[in-house]
Amino acid sequence: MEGRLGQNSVPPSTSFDKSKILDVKPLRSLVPVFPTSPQAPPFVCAPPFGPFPSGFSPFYPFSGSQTSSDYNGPSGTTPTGPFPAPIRSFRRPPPEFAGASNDETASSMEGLNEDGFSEGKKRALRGSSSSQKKTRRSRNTELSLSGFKGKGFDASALVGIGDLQREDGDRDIVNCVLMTFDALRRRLSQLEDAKESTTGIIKRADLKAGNILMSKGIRTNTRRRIGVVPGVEIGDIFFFRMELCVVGLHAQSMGGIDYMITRGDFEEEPVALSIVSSGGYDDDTDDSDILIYSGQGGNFNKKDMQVADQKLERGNLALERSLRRNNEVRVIRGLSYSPNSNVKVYVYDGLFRIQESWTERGKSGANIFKYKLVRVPGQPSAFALWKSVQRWKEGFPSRVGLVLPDLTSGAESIPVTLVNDVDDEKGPAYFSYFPTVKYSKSFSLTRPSYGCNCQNACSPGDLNCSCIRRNEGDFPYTGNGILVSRRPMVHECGPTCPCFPKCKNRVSQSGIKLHLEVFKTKDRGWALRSLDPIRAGTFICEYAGEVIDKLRVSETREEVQNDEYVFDTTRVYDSFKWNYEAGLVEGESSSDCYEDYAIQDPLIISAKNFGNVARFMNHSCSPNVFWQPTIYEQNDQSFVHIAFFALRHIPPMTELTYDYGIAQSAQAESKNPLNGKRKCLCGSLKCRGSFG
DNA sequence: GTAGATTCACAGTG
DNA sequence: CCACTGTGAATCTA
Repeated sequence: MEGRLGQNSVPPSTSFDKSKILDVKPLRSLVPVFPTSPQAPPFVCAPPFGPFPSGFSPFYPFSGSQTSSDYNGPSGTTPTGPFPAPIRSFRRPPPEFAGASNDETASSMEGLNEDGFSEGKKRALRGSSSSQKKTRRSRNTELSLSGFKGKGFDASALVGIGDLQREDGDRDIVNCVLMTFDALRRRLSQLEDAKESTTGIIKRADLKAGNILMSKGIRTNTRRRIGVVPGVEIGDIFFFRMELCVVGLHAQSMGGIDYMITRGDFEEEPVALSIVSSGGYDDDTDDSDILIYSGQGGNFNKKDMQVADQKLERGNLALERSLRRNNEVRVIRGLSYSPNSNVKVYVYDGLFRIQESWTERGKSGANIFKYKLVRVPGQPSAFALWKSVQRWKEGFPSRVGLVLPDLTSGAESIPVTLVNDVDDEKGPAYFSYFPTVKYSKSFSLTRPSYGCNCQNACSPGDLNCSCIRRNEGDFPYTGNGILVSRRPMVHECGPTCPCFPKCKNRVSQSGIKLHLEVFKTKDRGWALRSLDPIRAGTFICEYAGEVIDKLRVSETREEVQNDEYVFDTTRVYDSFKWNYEAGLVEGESSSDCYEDYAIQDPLIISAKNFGNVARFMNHSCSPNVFWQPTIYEQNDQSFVHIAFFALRHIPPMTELTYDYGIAQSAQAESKNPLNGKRKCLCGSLKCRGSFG
């Protein structure tokens, strides 16, 4: 805990003058906060999605009542009044796209909880047989809907997707489809990891998962459209091309240009809908509102690296036509980010228009089409935010509001920045940074320890490994350290296991890997966010603090109740679905897909005096993080830790939140409903109003 | 040890 | 049913 700030003029957190620091209690709730920076003025919210002038409606080539004249200029999306807004605060447009079906769309959403998963699946709208068109079955795509086979059951009913939602999505449906995709992908990846390397069957769990969802109708926004895709917001991130397909943002699984044939005045012609800029070319410009995009084609015969002139056909022709028509084109930027530069993330960057096109002679001498795209005014720029964050991570000197470069004073292997660009407060109330959980000596919540016998690293599928056996035979993490499923307990290897410290079954004990940041909010005290994009299932941090002996809980009840920095497994938590749908995996029934997380031993941790970044995570009724008990042996005993994992993909700079649950005492004392509770400011549509 | 190159098995749409 | 579009992960190479 010694300050390592040395030459820095900023004092280490341990030497804060308490008297100068207000005792700020985090109000603990969430509204995403968008940073202001000198480089980028506050975003102007001119929502790509309205409010639309009355009479405005999106252009559909196949609907007779619309004409392309609606798109004759930026006026259709002119902001009605600029105001600073968090980048992710955009709300979907009123579902006027679906015509007069608003009511039905809304009512069918009631069964969805904040994760977009249906709790009452039975009442899901029954799909017609449209999705039952004969699906190609590659030899590897053989799968059975166990339990549903032959009953005429629409698989998409598993996740509550009706016909309407399949054609036109919204935020909840998009989330639901993405969560289903990733849960299935993780499971397939886990199954693949567990196989002998020579008999591998699923080399590409992402493609397989996408294929299953597409063929089962678990997808949305199948209606091809120009412009906004309902439910997808600027700044949303994706980690697989198939994710773009299943939410209808970009229908090509590989191709960079998505287009559709539309009926022009006299003849059919292609119109570009969306492009994925994968960064392979020197598309980069300093101005994040401009993108230079290269056409497709011209590389045949990859082996010899032979190239040919690109032709004005397919995607290139569509872009050319879209230049003339001046229609909006969705732009998805494929970016690779340090330090994991082999992982690519796709960022939805909003609507652009093609301003000009030309041909260029490429390095190899062949002609390449080039298109200049310009951002439709009034939209936030996800890419500009991305570039700012990159500069901050490189230690860009003049970041506004930077209070401390490392709040942990070196206690974590990666610095945690402390930022306040809201007011003058110099930091949160005093506490000692401690990276893990502290059990008191005489603590009873322990078990005798026993590790595995694996040399080197424990390998998935090895049932000789006792650590894996304790996880019901499943290796809890995928090869790149992503949690596969929630479960009552994750058993990790511990210090006495002979396997390497790099063993993949040590994810939650290896400390923080993300560049996290504690920041001041306008109305909810201090909060936590990440500068790095986060994949669903990524370990974020554990809840560090002092464990309160359960035998002493009653005598310290008062104390615990007034402690705002407390984590308590005995609270009442809303259940939610995160694991894969067993019905989508060959040979698995719903009992294989347990989602039980009742914890055996109650655990209460106070981070009031000792804690880590987790103590700054606020509550939300629509959280993006969840907790998962993990256990590993330590000094001949094993202790339960609370590990936090990303519930879904989380874009950079988005506040991290989890569900605090409701204290049982607060529930019982119903005389005063706000007793022990605090007003919730999470701003979610599904906000319960209070928490704690 | 790390960054770049190579290899391999693939899915959706026109 | 073919043509067309690269992708993501693992492995090899410099």
